[in-house]
Amino acid sequence: MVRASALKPSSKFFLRKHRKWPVSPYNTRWQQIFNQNQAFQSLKKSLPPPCHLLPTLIYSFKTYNVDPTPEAYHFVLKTLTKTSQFDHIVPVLCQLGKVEKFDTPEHIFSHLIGFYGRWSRTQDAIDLFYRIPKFRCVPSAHSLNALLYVLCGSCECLKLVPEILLRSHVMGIRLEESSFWILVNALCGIGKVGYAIEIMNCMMNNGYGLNVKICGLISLSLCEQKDSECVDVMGFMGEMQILGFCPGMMDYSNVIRVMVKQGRGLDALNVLVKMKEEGIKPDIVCYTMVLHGFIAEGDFKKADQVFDELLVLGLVPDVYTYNVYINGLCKQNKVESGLMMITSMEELGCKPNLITYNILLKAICNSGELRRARNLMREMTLNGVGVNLQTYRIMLDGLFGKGDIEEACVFMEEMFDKVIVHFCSSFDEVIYGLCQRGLVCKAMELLKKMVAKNVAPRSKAWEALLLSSGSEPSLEETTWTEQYGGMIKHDFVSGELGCKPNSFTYNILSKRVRVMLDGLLCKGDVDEACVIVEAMLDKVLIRFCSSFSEVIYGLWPRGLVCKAMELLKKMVDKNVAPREKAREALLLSSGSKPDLKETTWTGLVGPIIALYSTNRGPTLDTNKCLTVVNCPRSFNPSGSTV
DNA sequence: TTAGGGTTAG
Repeated sequence: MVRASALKPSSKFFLRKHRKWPVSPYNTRWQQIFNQNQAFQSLKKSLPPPCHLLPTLIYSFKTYNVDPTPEAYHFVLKTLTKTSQFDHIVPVLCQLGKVEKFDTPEHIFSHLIGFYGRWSRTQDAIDLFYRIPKFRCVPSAHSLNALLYVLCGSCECLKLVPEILLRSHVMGIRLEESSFWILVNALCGIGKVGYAIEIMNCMMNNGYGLNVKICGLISLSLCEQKDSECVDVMGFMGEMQILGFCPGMMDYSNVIRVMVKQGRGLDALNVLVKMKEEGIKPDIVCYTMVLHGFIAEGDFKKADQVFDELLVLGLVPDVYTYNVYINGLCKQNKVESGLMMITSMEELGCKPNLITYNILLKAICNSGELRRARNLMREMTLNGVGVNLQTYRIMLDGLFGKGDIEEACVFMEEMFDKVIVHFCSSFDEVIYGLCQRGLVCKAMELLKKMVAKNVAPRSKAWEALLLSSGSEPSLEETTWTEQYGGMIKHDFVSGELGCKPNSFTYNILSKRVRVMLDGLLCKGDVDEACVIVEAMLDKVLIRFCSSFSEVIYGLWPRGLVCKAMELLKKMVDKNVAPREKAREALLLSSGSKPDLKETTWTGLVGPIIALYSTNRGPTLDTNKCLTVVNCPRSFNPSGSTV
């Protein structure tokens, strides 16, 4: 927009009067900037689809009679990257490189390189980096860093880094500290600490001073390396110290943590010594870690020394320290001393926490003093320390361990009400224990409560129930079918509880069914066997069950072809897939039955194959079936299947 | 983000 007053003759006269050379108001710098802003605003407002972004950019600026700005190009490219329009980026870059005259700001390329990296278009990122000078831009460490970030994202791309570094040197790019940081970080991340050290040396050879952050990272990575010896880390730190590195509290505590984790308590203790030599007073965290290390190793004498030392140094133990120490006492069966520590802690103003109580509860349970454990649990609640699943688990394991299964059941029910738990191995132990004692009904009752509370029993509980059900004389076969059918449907198949049946469970199930059905078949009670299979088909939502195939397999030799066919059809109706054994038995034995006429045979086999082809296509071994169909006379009843 | 880093057990 141009104001009307600017066009008035009087203005021209004013300019003519006061300036040596008249300047058109349209050609002033501010006017140009103003117009460019207007054009940019118009581009932003128009919000064209991605394919029209570039034409709109050109049109908007042409309308205002100005050249497009780098910002406008950046806006277009950002819009395209936000919507991942790879194809439309190319013409924009082409226009930017070949038509425009301005020096393109480097950040546009850094942004694009990062974008390509996020979409795993590494080659595009590299190509763009090399093409930067063509856009009248002098690349620096900024765009190089963007590319390095992309390449350091994967081990595969990391291999390309040396070449990129060489070429960027030719391009006149000087590596900055930030570039070295990216490289060291990536190398440490993949455990190539040796290379990271080389990079750091290279950095210093390039005239950069020692970087404290990089030193800290390398020492931490050295600690985390597998099979790393303490001398490596401490040796590295020593060398770096000569070069001016002053390891801080965090550097040392990282070293201590890793050493403790690796079971190197004495080495960790030596780090404390070194810290003190260097005038750094290790804090309570460092001491707690070392204390923990010795206790975990069972070196209680050293642990006591460490505890005394920290007190002498004037450090104040906190709840972490006390917990570690109390755990040490409990490991030495000094439960009384542990309990006394709780009183001492309170006197010293350090409140015991959930972990303190859990440690002591476990020790008390292990010593079989369940009543005392109950009292302590009550006490912790009174002291405002809430219990957690672990607390209950300790108690439950304690009760179970003591053989007090009745009490364990009561406790378990209490758990259902008080803590949110989706599964707990201790529950399975209790159910398993009940089954072992022949208390299958009790186990079932508990299991039903678990399911009602949305707690999923694990396979151990299911297996225990399934296995022991047969030995329970009070449970009739039909009851068994109903109960387990329901259970499996509810839990395993529905997947509501996230618990899926495993092959073992199915095996038990089918074995049970098979035993039951075989018994019935032996007795000649075929009708009853079929009733059970049909009941299973109704109650259990399963995809396949080998025992069904066993029934079909068992029906054929008895000449009960029609019955088998009928059952098979029901299975297919219920979407239960017969296994290969049933299919083969069906096809093969039908041919061998002398009482079956060829016509009957063909009449039966035909529909079977049709049935499977349509319903169970992928599981049907069509070739095998067709061989049988085509060569019924060559079938040898005493031989193996075709 | 004026802490970080450290404690039971599975």
